[in-house]
Amino acid sequence: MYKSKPEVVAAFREHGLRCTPRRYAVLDYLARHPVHATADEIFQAVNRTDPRTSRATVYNSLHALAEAGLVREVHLEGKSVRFDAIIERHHHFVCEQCGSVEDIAWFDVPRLSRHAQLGARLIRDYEMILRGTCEVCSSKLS
Amino acid sequence: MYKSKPEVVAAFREHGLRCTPRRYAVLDYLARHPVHATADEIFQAVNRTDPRTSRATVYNSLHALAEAGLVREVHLEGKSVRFDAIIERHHHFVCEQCGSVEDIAWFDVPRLSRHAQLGARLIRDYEMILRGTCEVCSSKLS
DNA sequence: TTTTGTGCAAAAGGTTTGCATACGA
DNA sequence: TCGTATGCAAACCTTTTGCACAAAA
Repeated sequence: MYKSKPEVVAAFREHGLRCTPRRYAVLDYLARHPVHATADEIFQAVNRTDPRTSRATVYNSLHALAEAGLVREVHLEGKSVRFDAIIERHHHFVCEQCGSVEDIAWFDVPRLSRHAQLGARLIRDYEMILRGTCEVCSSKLS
Repeated sequence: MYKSKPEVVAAFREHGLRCTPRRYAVLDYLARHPVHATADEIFQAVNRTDPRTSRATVYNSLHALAEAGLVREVHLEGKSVRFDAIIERHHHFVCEQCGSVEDIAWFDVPRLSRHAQLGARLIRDYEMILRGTCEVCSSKLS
């Protein structure tokens, strides 16, 4: 969810991260555009606002944010990694028509739970990937 | 599951694909090594057997096989796409220690089904990604 | 014979790295 | 001030492409 600037600064601190303008811009963009942007989309947006911003810094910021747990990497079809500022547990939906990715509110899979075992494996977490046709695309089809 | 050569040839035919030695080698490698190899790992293996094999052909073969539905792309953490010769529905488990990927036998998520609706979205299919510690790594930890 | 697959090498696209400089705490 | 973030450019790695040649149907 979207956090106020002081909250974000506090979150940075908590994770031993300096709150720099670029990092803030990256996180802010992600929080305000929950569409699972790629690094390049984030770079384009942040660079538009502050043209001095470089690609490398966007990548650095994303890694720092990810390591601090303020942002999540999302690996799905397509060549580039996507990023998500929503770090609470949730599932993902991928539209096979337009490629958009949406968050799906969390629901438990009864058979599983965190810290469950599956065979000799230890489950730390799980998520679902749903694929199909998004609202916009299904309205276009009809 | 592993198919005999005539079965594979038939499967190729069915999808309008010529059965060439490279394609066969790629599919055969994947079927015999169900560890979700990357294109490069497949290239290394196939090239070891037949040193004339090029990277480009491995990529071409993988795309042809994927398009024909004989192979699946698996997108997970890491820079490269992984491939899976098991095309039946199943889930995936990723070991956060060693990065290995294992198939998990299919089970339904009661709340969902193919062709279900979730909001205004049409679900065509779904899968689970489980993350944790694999058998080998958890035995090393204890 | 005709169509399509293959190898090679070069290019592309996304991401990482090295280094000098600028900036936050 | 000190340590680290930043910009730039070059490097890297995976994947794609163009083209001449070879092989499958």
